[in-house]
Amino acid sequence: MKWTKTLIQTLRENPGDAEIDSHKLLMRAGLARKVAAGLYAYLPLGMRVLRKIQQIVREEMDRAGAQEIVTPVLQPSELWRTTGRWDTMGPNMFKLRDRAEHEFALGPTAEEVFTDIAKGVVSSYRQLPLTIYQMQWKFRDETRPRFGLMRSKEFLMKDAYSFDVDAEGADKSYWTMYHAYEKIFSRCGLKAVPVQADGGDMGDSLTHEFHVLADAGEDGIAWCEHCGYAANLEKAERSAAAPKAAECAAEPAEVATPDAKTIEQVAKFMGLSADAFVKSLVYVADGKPVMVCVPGDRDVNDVKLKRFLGAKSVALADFDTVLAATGANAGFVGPVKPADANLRIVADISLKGASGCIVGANKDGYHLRDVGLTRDTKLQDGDFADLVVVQAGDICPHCGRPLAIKRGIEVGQVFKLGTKYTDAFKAVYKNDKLEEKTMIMGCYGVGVSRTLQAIIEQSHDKDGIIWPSSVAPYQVVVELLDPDQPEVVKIAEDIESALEASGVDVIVDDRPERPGVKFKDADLIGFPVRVVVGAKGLANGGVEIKLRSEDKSQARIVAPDAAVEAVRSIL
RNA sequence: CGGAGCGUAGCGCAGUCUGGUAGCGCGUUUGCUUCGGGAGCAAAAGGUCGAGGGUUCAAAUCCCUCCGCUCCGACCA
Repeated sequence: MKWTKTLIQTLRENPGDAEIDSHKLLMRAGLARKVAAGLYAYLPLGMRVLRKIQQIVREEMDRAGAQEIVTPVLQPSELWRTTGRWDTMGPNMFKLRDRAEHEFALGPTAEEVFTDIAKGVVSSYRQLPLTIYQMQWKFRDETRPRFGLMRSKEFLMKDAYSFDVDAEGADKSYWTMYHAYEKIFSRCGLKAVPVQADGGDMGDSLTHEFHVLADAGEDGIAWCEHCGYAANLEKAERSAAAPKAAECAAEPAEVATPDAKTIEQVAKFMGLSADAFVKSLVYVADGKPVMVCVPGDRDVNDVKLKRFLGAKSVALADFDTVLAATGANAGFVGPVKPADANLRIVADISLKGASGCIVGANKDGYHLRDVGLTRDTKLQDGDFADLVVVQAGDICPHCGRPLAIKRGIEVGQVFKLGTKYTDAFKAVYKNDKLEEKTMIMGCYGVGVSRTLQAIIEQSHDKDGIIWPSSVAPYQVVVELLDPDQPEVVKIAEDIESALEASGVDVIVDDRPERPGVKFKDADLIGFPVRVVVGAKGLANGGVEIKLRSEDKSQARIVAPDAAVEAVRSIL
């Protein structure tokens, strides 16, 4: 392929609205253009990468025994009402009507559609296990799209769904996909790590997310260097340190703390550090207020709280609810004698037996000191649980060493769904005794377009992208430095056709540009291998071969007729 | 959805406070000279200054309304 015949437009400057390196490079290298917030067009170079990633995903899905189908983007509301998700997905789902006023969704995912298909297609245990997948554009009405393809309103996702006769089979399907995902990301040149995640509405279901570790990642991951424990912060657990047992007077005493509402303000006011305080927050769980107490330097983990309370939903209470429950405004509430004597109070496990604490007095402008948490409140042993977000330095629940917190980009997830969807759809099969049994399901997603950008995020330098050969838009760029000299052109074209004949993607930069411009563009776009063909080089012994990932001083000079073999040995 | 900021040529920006009829860099086109790490000179094309309304002799600039975009937060099967 000749550069002058392709649509490649690089930008010398960073686009003003890009924040992270991969987003800037995505635009500068001419891979994609923004159409609107969270909506992108893929230009030829980006399209080539996207197709290569898709191909890898397909090959590994097929190898794992999954079969590709495709289902409509436009999904009828009835399917979503069957599981109740028409309402519970809320505003995240794009909804629309046709001229007959029938309601549809632009598919944000496809559990319902696939379950419905499986129900219609499968009738006997002989047809199971079955794993089917598609590569389809998904739509989510993100409140805040950002970072280019990382979080967009429309994105390409591979979603697979497995159907099994029993838990054992479902388990096997799950791990088959898990291992397929390891291969997919490794073939994409990505270092993606599986981390434990929260099962969300599915209860304690087994699920892993595959993350590319990167500072620009949106998700926090608790990470143990020692034993390999890795968990999404929503899920991450910790071994609680010994409870705080400070000196404590016999009776709690009021302290006036006017205008000091946050822990930081009160701590500063009293000249103490934040961990001397107990932070008390009022939540509403399934409509009822609950007070949650955690150490002053900690944040409540809503997912853990929801699970501990057995609630369907939890959210911070509004100010009126706080006042009614405690008798004070937010900032001065505490677990000692709240206004509502029946208010449920729970506390983080690290506060069990704590004494000498400072808490809000449930009286505006005042805190209480010398509080013994179990002595002075109605907290019982059963009210304590691990309720906080894990921090760096917390104790690993497996090996007892300190945890680190890392950032990750979620590029895939594998999920055991159980029978949530198959129950709703009555998706059953007949076993060998002619009994009707519900299929056990799993779902497995790869964010294909997000993976594209994650690769850039993980593999770039100050000059541009460094594509892994497996997903590069072109594996080789031939820099034709003298396109006006027929004998030089001939050599470049011979190399081009020989490489193409052996199945290598090659582009010849035949633009009448100065060498510096061509080198800068090649580095920016990030072709893995560069072959420089120029009159000066030929006079000095041959063509130059260099890897994008290495310094230019490491370039090799080879005779023109040895170039093809040299390139193939590198790839 | 709360808070902050931005919208001027394909891209990046200045000009707005203090109103006087639009400018710089990159890119693009043409010519000449250059030519192994984003060349130089010369000429040229390209803008209803996000949209609508208002104030004024006069609005990119002041006022109002709307739209779009970005960041922080909330949210994220």
